Amino acid sequence: METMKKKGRGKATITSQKEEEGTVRKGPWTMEEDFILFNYILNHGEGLWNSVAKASGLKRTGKSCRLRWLNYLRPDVRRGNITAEEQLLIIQLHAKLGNRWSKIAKHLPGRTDNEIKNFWRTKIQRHMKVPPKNMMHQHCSGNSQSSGMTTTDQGSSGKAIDMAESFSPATTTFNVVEQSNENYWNVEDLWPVHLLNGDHHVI
DNA sequence: AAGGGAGGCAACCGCGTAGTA
DNA sequence: CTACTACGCGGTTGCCTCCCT
Repeated sequence: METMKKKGRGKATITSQKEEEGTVRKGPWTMEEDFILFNYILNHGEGLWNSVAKASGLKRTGKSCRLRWLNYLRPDVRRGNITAEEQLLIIQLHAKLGNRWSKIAKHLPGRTDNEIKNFWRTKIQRHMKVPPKNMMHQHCSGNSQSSGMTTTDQGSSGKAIDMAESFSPATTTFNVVEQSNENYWNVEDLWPVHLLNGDHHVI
């Protein structure tokens, strides 16, 4: 079956032959797999992802199932069309929380950490990487306390911090990105409406 | 019209943490 | 207390699409 695709895909390390032998399947999810996972969770609920993976018959890891559900299949996931308000909120929260994407996501109902993370990297970080020249000067001249922004934890486990974080949203000339939602689809487009509205409650 | 590069995004990987035996 | 398991999170990768030349 064709892979559901709208835009890019993950690592395509599909093992077309080995998956027959019960090995773990990787790479993009197919509609069939989505359907199986979706129905399984409708009937059994979230959680116990390893069990989900096994019991549903999917040759996926529990991790993979969880990720797919959270980022894609969940009925309340909103995709695309990040509003100006949301963008502002993301910037403010990022200034406060740093790269705590899941925490930021909690303030944005329907948004996933993955989506916010991608949004930050692709839209916002890019703007920050090309700061105005005078800003660049400011930045390079050692402004460790740059405008009081704390980026609190600096990446929990000492992982690399993007230079972008040193730029204060307040001073960065950041253009709010306008996005059209025309090119996005919701899970409702994929699944029959009656499935979503039918004999289950929103999970 | 074709080719190449950049952008966008789904999905994997590795690590940290919480829960349980 | 220790070991093990499952889950959650952040970083990274790689494919597809779009856009520019």
